[in-house]
Amino acid sequence: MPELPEVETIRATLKQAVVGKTIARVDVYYDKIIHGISSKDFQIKLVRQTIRNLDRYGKYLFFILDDYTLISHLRMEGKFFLKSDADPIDKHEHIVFVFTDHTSMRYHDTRKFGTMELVPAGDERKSKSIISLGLEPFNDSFTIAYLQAKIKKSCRPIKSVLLDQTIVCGLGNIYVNEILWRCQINPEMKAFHLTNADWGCLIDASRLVLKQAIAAGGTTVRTYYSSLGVAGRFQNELKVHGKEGKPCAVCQTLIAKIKVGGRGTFYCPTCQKKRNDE
DNA sequence: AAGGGTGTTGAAAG
DNA sequence: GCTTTCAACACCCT
Repeated sequence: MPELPEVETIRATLKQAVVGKTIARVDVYYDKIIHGISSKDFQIKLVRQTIRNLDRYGKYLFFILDDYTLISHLRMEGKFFLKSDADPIDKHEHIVFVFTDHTSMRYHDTRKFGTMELVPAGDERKSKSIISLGLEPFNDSFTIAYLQAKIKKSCRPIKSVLLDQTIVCGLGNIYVNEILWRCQINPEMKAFHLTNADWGCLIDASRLVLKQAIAAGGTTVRTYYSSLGVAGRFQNELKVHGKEGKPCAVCQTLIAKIKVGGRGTFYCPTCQKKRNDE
């Protein structure tokens, strides 16, 4: 489900609710979520650990514990809910963290794509999944030069490049569709055909769109709700994502939907024309 | 009513 | 290497 703004919203809301709580027990109902160690080790190591903080990098959540960091990725539909430990277990609740105060934090994931891993405290940036990630758009080092060095002469469509987490981390399908529309760049344009002005626009638009989406509590288009069950509001600001057949906000041309790199892609055929004879 | 689609990502294949 | 395709899974829409 979530991209950077949704994960950030979850981080901020969940933090209020769970920091200071101590894990009494972990119940695992579907162990393929847990990567790197056995679910038994996972359960043993987490007992008596207190949640000290919640952090985030890209779309990854970090639960900072006493001796470990729990790295969680929600993939398409992962969610955390807080319930009493006495509440019945939902069909899609796969990992239940029972706290000493008899509340529980439940990892709910309809499609079971999400992942969790446990690393020693302070080692989260050394984890295999984190180490390969590119910069977040907010990083001062996220520049035209950085992007051009990363893509070199790549013929890949710009949309696929922006979705590649090893190049820039945190963007997903919704926000990439929106960012390309704002910069009037066709999603299928080969990355090496982009001008410096294009790259500069993409950097600025990435920062702006993510910032606005965070301020709006994320985007709820299908199933995303923040952990307290609150819907985001950025769906009201979307210009192209999910708008197939609706008029473009700038030129009234009907928004088109195509597939790029296997992902549904929305764009305005007038505002986002191909260039360089593509 | 089967098949295609879904805020993702990595492994495999070419 | 680099790039594309597909699988992991459940559910919702035609």
